[in-house]
Amino acid sequence: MDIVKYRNHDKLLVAVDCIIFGFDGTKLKALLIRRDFEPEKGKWSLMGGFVNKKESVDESAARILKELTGLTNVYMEQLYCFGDTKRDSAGRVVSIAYFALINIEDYTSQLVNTHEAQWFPLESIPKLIFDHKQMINKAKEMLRNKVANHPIGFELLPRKFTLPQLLNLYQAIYNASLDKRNFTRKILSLGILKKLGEKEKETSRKGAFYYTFDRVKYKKLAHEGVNFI
Amino acid sequence: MDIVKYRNHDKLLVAVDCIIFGFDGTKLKALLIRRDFEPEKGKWSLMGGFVNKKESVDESAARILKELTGLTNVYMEQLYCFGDTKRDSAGRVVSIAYFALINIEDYTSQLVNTHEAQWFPLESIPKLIFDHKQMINKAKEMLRNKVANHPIGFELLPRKFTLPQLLNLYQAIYNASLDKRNFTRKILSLGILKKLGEKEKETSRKGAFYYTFDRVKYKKLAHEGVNFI
DNA sequence: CCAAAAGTGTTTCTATTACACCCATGT
DNA sequence: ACATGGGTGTAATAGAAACACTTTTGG
Repeated sequence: MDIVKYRNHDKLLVAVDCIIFGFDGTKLKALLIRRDFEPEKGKWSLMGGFVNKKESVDESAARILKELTGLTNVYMEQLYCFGDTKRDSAGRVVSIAYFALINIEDYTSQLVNTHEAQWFPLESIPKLIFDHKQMINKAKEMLRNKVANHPIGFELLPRKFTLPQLLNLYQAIYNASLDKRNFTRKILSLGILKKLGEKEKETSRKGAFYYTFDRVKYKKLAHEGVNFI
Repeated sequence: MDIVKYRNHDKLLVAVDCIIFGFDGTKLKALLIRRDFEPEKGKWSLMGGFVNKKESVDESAARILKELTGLTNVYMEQLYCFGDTKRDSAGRVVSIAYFALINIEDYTSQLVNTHEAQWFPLESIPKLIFDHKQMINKAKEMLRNKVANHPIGFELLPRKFTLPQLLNLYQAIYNASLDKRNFTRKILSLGILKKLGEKEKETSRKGAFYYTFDRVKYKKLAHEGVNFI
């Protein structure tokens, strides 16, 4: 199919690796699997796979994410292309890393059953194969940058969430403590949150009001960007 | 060489395309070439080439930049991986785009002679092959984001430059006019500029002082990032 | 002496930070 | 009644933005 001129050039294996972030209410976590094929079989690894000739790289990333989580319509973004010659010990593989933000609660059970998947807090990631640790570091950095200007943090929370949960999330992402009053004022001033009548009563006696977000305004801000923190 | 397990997977052509930015004192420009092979031979295009099996993607980008410009040690950064199945009309090619910032003055002549290269102002980019226009747009966006927090704008200027030139550069990048006084105050407050005794006398009767930058402080800021504009 | 671009401070406004007490409720 | 986490406002500070006149010098 490729025309004559291109025939002289090398073809390479192209992989996709996914950094899947989740938030458990306190800690920011990444989903890892035990690799089920050689080399490095049994070692902790990001979920990954190869790009097929007939699918785009984005499609490939979506397919791989679905294989592990069963999820579609997930927030996902391309991170970086890792292209060192020796990055994969078994041969030349160029890997395009993606990161995904998912709501950890709804999917924990099914995730753990497939691929021996497990959530790890970002501070205690085990030894990973190849350059996967580096990929996670880069993803963390990009998440921080992105979250500062785009309200994508919500992707990590359940549909309804409390302000303390949201605060915890941002603190986990920045690994720093934020002023409760300043934070809530700023978030509420964006006008993308709707307060619900209901309260979350598990973590405190008083209970914290649930909020949800206004999809329309949210989409607008997500695209345009705002000064978030 | 690749082990058994990887054999089943498709291998793809992997290309690199370079968005090369330059600044002529007034306008921000991109360097384009007339493509010298089929398909789309003779059409305007970014400088590109294929990644060889034995070189990393970064090395490949550096090699391709050198082929066109003769330059090494150029500021270069990976932009994005473009992976649609139909992006190249002649076959499946995944392309990793890079952008480079070069000092337009020193290299204009040699550039124009090779590959029929030509500088185009960003507002008047001709029709380009494949998704190259999209690549340029993304590079412009990334340049804006990066420049807001990292003093990489200097990469586009000659070793010594005037404050009005620097102002013009930022105005060109942002496509907006900036306040001269606020701008110079802020830039000088970073403490990375050294004022030279000499003046540039071509563009005004009064003449504008040349500045150069303190490499040490510059490097530090370039890495850490600052709030630049 | 005039035209053209360089250089230079102050004030206003806006955004960010710092900070501490009362509230609601389950036990 | 008390322990626990939730909710709320104000004052001080710092950073950003707006703004116009004087300087230099080649022609």
